[in-house]
Amino acid sequence: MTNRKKITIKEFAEKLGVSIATVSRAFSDKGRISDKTRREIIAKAQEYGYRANIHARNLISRSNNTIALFFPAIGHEEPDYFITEIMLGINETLAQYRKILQIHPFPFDASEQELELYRDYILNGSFEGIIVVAGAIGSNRLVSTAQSGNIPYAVIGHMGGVSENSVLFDNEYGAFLAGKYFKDTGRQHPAYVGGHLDKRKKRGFREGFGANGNKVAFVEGGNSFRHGGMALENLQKTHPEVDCVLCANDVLAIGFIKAALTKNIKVPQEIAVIGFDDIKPSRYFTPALSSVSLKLFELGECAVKILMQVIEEEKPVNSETIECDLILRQSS
Amino acid sequence: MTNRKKITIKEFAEKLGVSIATVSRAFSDKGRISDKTRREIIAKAQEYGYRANIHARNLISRSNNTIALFFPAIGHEEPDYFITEIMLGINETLAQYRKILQIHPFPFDASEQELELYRDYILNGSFEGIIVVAGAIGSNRLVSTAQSGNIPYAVIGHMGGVSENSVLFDNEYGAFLAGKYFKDTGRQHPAYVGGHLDKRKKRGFREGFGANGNKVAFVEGGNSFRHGGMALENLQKTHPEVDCVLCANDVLAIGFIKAALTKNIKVPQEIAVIGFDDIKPSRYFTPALSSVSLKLFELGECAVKILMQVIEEEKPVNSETIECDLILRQSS
DNA sequence: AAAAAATGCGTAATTGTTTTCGCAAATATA
DNA sequence: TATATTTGCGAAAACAATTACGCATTTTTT
Repeated sequence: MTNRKKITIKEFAEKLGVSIATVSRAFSDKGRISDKTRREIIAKAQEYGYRANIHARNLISRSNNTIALFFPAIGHEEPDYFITEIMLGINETLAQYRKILQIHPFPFDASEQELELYRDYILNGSFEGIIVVAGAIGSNRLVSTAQSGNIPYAVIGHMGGVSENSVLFDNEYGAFLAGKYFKDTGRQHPAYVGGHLDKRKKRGFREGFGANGNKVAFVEGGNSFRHGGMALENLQKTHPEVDCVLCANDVLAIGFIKAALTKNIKVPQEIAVIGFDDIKPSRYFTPALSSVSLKLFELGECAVKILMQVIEEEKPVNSETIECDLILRQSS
Repeated sequence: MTNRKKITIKEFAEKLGVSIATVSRAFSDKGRISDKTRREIIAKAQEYGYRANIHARNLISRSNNTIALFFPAIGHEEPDYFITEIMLGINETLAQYRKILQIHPFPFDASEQELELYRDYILNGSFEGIIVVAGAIGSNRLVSTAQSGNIPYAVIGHMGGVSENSVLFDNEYGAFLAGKYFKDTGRQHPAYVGGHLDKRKKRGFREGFGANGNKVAFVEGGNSFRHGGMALENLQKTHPEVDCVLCANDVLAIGFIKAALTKNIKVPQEIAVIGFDDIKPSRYFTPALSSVSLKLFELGECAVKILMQVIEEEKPVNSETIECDLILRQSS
């Protein structure tokens, strides 16, 4: 309704009969200005609907207070609950710093060309800093870009060649706990369902299993419920003897269990299942999912704190590690 | 590593011995420039690492190609899966338009003061347009702000006083289908679990139930698994006869079912449950959740298309309605 | 009361682009 | 060949703010 074009500082200052510098000072706390004029100007600003143009401000401050979150995503199919929960932590923490969050999912197999767009964003100053979730080649390229442009960044997860500014999680130990638990509860034939890129979980699982660790069967699995179902199918064909499974993430585990139940395979009696990440819905499944808990909210929180420190101190900061717990429920 | 300060168009132009206008033209498709010089400049830009400063560009174009998504959120506790899936649709569709997404969750009970910050963002030009999810008072305030500042907006859901630019969903009919199904399958004692703000679902449910519609018991429920469990507790105390329940969203339904199973109440034999929204995980629960499906991805897609049309045509556009289906699985 | 310091505010420079305008050179038309 | 049109590029004016600097006042100190 108020269709009037936005008023600029110049026009506004003229109306008030003061200089634009004075107007600017009224809204900043840097210059020298009397309390009286400041109050008057702020009051008039309400009346005239004057607001400093954000783009002009950004040009001068060379920042738009925006943090970008880049993460590899499966795309269309279904949301990534792992990221979703991390995002909660990121969002709430960023709000404390009065920063704004932009989200940029990119395909696991993003081409150089697709990444070029992001490269451009990062280098042309679109972000004050970026948070990158490790796990795809694209993740590494984005961090390299940030490094080359001297843009503050933080990394979530283990990334080859990056030892600073990261929030790490002790995957290997978490998986170790799962393996040990299976061994201690008398399971004989372990399997691991997950990606082949990250070897840490598999390695930890194997070690937890002790002497029989070398028997761990491996089945490829992705990041969706559907992959979990496919994994069960595969496992039945190739390793029908398996009686316990660690899945690399919870959705995988849930898809796996659902497929098992559909085939009347009893969980945990015939196959015990442990997931990874402990996303919120896991405990509401039946059977409630046992999972290696990652404290995803804290993880996001930590990533933001690291990034803010990088921005403030203008140099890399030490990585931090979030520990894992094994949360036992009904599926194991 | 490349710690050099970013090169400006002026410095870059001087190095090449051309004017800044020519450099600018090399990257735009508006001015007149020979193919030869354009190629040369682009090549040199690679070499010198020149990239146009985004803030200066935004200042001139009066836009930063950024779309903000505002939605009421439960906050810390757990992610809102409803929004998460809508966001998938929004994100993918925005990418086609080369727009960037910012996300802004706000508390259901956000104060005027909290909203003032958003008001400022919206009016100072931080966004090219906004998408607002209805459902809280804050939603309405934000839309009013956009209207008063002549900022393009789109609304997801029914919002009082707003009849244009909206993506609506036929809640009432979806709930009707659920009520009718319960009636047709011989259920006698219906209950509705949900918020008291949106009357549409309850009304549709009641009508679907026909003659016995006036018997629908009402239990307050929020947007989290926990609320679902609490709802079951309440229902048992106040209406122990209830044999079928429509929940206003899926997490509520899942929490409800989990609590029921824990008390050895058989679902669907003793109580049949239908959820709302049909979020992805619902079908993986045991029993698989029956739900009124909302096509959340499409919904997000549609919101973006409406917003883009508003931006392009510079006037309000007609609202669209996404229909609901009743998806029957095991919980009913 | 004179000198020094602090305060308030305006002028103009700065931020890094895009884009209009104008001029010369190159090309097309008569 | 003379005129008209098109093309390529530079100078300078936006875009809308922030801020360094300077100059009167006012206040504080001696």
